[in-house]
Amino acid sequence: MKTEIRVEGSLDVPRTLQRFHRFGEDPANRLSPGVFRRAVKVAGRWRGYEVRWTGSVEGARLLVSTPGERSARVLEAAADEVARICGLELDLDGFYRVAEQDPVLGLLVPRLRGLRPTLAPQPLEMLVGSVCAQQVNLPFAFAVKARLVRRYGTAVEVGGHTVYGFPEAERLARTRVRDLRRMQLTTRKSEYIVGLGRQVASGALDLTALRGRSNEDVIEALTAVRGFGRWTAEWFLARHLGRGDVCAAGDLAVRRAFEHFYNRGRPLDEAAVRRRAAAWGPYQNMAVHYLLAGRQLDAAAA
DNA sequence: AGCCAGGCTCTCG
DNA sequence: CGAGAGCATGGC
Repeated sequence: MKTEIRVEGSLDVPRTLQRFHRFGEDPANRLSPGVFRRAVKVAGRWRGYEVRWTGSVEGARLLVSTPGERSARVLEAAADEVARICGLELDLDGFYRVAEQDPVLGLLVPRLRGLRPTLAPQPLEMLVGSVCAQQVNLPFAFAVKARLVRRYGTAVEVGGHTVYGFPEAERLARTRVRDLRRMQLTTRKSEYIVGLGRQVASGALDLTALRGRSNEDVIEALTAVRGFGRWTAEWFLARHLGRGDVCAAGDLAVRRAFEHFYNRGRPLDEAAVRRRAAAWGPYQNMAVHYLLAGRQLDAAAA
């Protein structure tokens, strides 16, 4: 089955999806030229889907298909994920109006028009990915996560390619620290992931229910879990829940971006970053996304 | 070789 | 409390 999503506002699909292979392969999110493939679990079974796109940045259309699948529910679930992955619900135009008032963003927006923050559609995937990325360089974090996905995820064939359903809480809860260590996770991180898996699997932590809670509640709930601090919670708010009024000010790359663009490369502490970001109100998330992407543009040009 | 990577916990003072 | 060590590995 297939369906089409008509996009309101700008969307540069390749640029938006670039996150999925910038730092290495992600077997749960396969991006090849012109096609994005992923798996979604519906009614207890993983099914693969494909996304293609046509049109321009200002008139993009997304074509979602579930080859060999007859269930409308599956297609609907896939389309729902795609909307999140492409950040379709975010108010890009509102952000652009605010960005015009900012000397840095005002220059970045024309160069990046149509870029949207890709929201991670599944909360567990987001959190486990965050643990992998704690304190290490991102290419290494991607490699570790990819090993985890291949080892504990569910392989699904779609369009002649294999994608993996991300490892589920029950599976992670059953793993042993020494097995996760083989994925080159530290002992600590292995404990964090097993612990998270157990809490989610047992129902002690309901990640889906966090959608309806305030930012503060979400931060409180996540930081109560061993291994999950403010940095993780804020990225969860920004990149899973799509909250606009959030900035992971403690993030090294975020701080570097602020130092580069707003402080002539001189040091800024977390509080200073947080204050500056707060001025953008509901558009902090997108502003930060553009600043990070802006740094990549400059790095690529250098 | 040594230091840094998109942190977090634990232990001290 | 706030600061500081420890974590494990890859890349430069």
